[in-house]
Amino acid sequence: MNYSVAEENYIKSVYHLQQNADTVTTNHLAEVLQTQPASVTDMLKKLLDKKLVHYERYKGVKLNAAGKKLALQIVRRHRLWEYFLVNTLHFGWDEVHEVAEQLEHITHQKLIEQLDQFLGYPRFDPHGDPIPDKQGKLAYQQRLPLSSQPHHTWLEVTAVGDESPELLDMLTHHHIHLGTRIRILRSFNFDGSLEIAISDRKSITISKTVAETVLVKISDHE
Amino acid sequence: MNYSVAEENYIKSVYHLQQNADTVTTNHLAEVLQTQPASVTDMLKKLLDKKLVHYERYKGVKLNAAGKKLALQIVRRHRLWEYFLVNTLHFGWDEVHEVAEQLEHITHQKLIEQLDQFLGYPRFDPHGDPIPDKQGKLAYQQRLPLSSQPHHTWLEVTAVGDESPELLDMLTHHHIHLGTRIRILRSFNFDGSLEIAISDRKSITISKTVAETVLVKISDHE
DNA sequence: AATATTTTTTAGATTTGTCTAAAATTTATT
DNA sequence: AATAAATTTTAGACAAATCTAAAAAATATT
Repeated sequence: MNYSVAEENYIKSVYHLQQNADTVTTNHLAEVLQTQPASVTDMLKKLLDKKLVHYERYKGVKLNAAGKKLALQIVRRHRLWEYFLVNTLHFGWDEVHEVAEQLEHITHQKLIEQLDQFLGYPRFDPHGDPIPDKQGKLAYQQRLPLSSQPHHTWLEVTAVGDESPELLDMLTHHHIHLGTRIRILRSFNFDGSLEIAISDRKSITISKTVAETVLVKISDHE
Repeated sequence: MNYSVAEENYIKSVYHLQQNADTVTTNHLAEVLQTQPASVTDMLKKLLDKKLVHYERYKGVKLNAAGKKLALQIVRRHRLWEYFLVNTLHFGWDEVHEVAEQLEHITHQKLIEQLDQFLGYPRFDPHGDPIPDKQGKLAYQQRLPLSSQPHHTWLEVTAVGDESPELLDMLTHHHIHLGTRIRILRSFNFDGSLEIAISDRKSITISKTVAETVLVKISDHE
């Protein structure tokens, strides 16, 4: 049960694409993997041979149980490294993806377990995405677009829907990060902007685009 | 200037073999890299093309300046990760080589620099081998075989010439580790065993083989 | 339903790093 | 110095992962 970097990258991409669509198409995979459709077909045959996917020609792919299990292990490694890079090595969240893409392919049982322990068994990565535990189990928490939440209710930032430096820059400037408590004061019909209050700071206005990218949960305590 | 894992492994092996012999032979490389001599020849041609080595057919290889620089970067990464694994993730020194072999090929400038900083810019790895700094510079310290040191002089363990679990097990049992202060009390001509005193512990006897593997410096203060 | 368009697959080639078997060269031995 | 032995290289092949161009199948359009 040892897979190449290429195989792992395909499995991971199928996993992520599956979140939005039931079955994943050849073209879609080719696009996210930055490769040619013909190459995707070749690899899908290989993954079928290795019994990681359901695949019939012209009918798209889907992970089977083994594929899902593998995908969760890869995602686990990726997100643990992201957490490490941000919290231990003080990277910005926008700098970690590329490195984590490399680190995630190092398959050494003890390395990942010790890393997990060292980090204190974190359940969410720096973008608010859940880190699968050793068994592949994902912690759940609400991740609702701030843009469509009720007004005057206390909300808490749980995740971001984008990992770009530009978003990080903007949110940092507004003192918004994971865990920040927010209340919507009013919205503007003109462009969908929101006026919001952040904990004990003075209120600010954010664009509709930002509000759609910031994901929140209904805050427990008032 | 981006090299494959295979290329890096060859460069690293040439570097290590160069320490003992001036030029490195095809067969010797094949042996340490667990591959066929013919494969080595193929790769040496490639490394020559990439201007990392001096190589003439039938005459052995040698790193040139660029090759040495690259080798030191790889060794730096390897030893920093070993330090991390032992000191941060609490691996035994005998468990780290294999993992570090994988981690060393992740080439991300900032990752290595931040890791170095996080670790406190260590100058020696868990086996006492020097960690090249960012410029590739190696710290020097004596590493003399305990077996051939003067008696009654205070010595300090600086390195080990072997990374096996068996040696680690033995040294741990005797409370010998990097930094341990030792004085030779007497030697036995029968088999070259040594009676030694370790700091304030009661004296013990170690075999000639162990004494040859433990490397020391003359201790500064009495 | 027939045709056009898009998507996907097949066929055949390429690159990297490896292999085996045979040939070339160097080194050691008589 | 000639021959034997060891080392190293060349020639040709192979597996993994990719590519391009053409063919096949599915989907959309008239």
